[in-house]
Amino acid sequence: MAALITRATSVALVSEMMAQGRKSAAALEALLQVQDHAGMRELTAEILRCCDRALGALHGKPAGRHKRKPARHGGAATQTKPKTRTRASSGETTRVEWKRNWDDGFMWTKYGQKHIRGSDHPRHYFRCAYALHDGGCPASRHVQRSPEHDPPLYVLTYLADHTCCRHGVAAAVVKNVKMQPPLVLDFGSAAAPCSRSPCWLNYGDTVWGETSRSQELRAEVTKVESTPSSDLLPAVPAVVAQMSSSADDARCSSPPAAWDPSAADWEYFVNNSSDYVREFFDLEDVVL
DNA sequence: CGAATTTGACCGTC
DNA sequence: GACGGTCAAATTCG
Repeated sequence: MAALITRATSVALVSEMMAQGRKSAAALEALLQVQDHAGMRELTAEILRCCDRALGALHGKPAGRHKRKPARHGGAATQTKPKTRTRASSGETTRVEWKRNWDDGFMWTKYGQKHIRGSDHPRHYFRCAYALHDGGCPASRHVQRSPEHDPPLYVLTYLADHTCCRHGVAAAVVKNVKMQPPLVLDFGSAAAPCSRSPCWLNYGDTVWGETSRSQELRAEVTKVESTPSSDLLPAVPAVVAQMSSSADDARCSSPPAAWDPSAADWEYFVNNSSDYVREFFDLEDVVL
């Protein structure tokens, strides 16, 4: 009974969120006519939020954090002195910026932040939001700001493949996300040719296309580090390659065979975004 | 009030 | 002991 109610609630939420997403997509289409990039990004972020929540609901994941585990050290937590914290909300990076800059189509939970010796900026640690769901997705990523770039350049290091995408809806949605270059990042598949050693793929300042150069979208992927490839998302390397403009940026000793430096960029996405939006909201593959 | 994030403490490795 | 990675209590926000 409870399960039925939960499911009904999830379906209702998905319906609501996707309806909102449709409205936003329609507005986005209108904005594309006048090339208003700032408005486009806002709407894109809203679409992503809606779809993230829809995905969460479909997974039966209560849009929230995981349960806290008991203290690891036999009640050590109660022995440590009380901590007083101030929220770093007035800093250079707000929550909205994080989401906007580093959204890659997956849902991440931040679990830590650490100041790295020799670096002016802290490293941020994220793991897949489904890490504690469905057996536990092992995917995680580190984000660190590079000190020398203006606009700021962020290094995203991916560790392990997503396993949460092997199931039903998530896989269907990811399939669609692959059609949206600004949202796509790859890890496992792109690194496959590098075998067991860490593999680097450096996309320079072009991975997000023209937007990065206009300083309006400040996060850029410069490194992809991964465990050996799985059979997940076999087509992604080609999509990643499409976003790159220079073969010299590829540091991997054996780049993917599908590498195509002359292929599409942000302008391509703009020209084809209407199709992307329509495909993104094609729910034929989504079984409710 | 629950969700999301921060951040000091803890742990493993070198 | 230094360092990076992770945990989880504390804190803030919607």
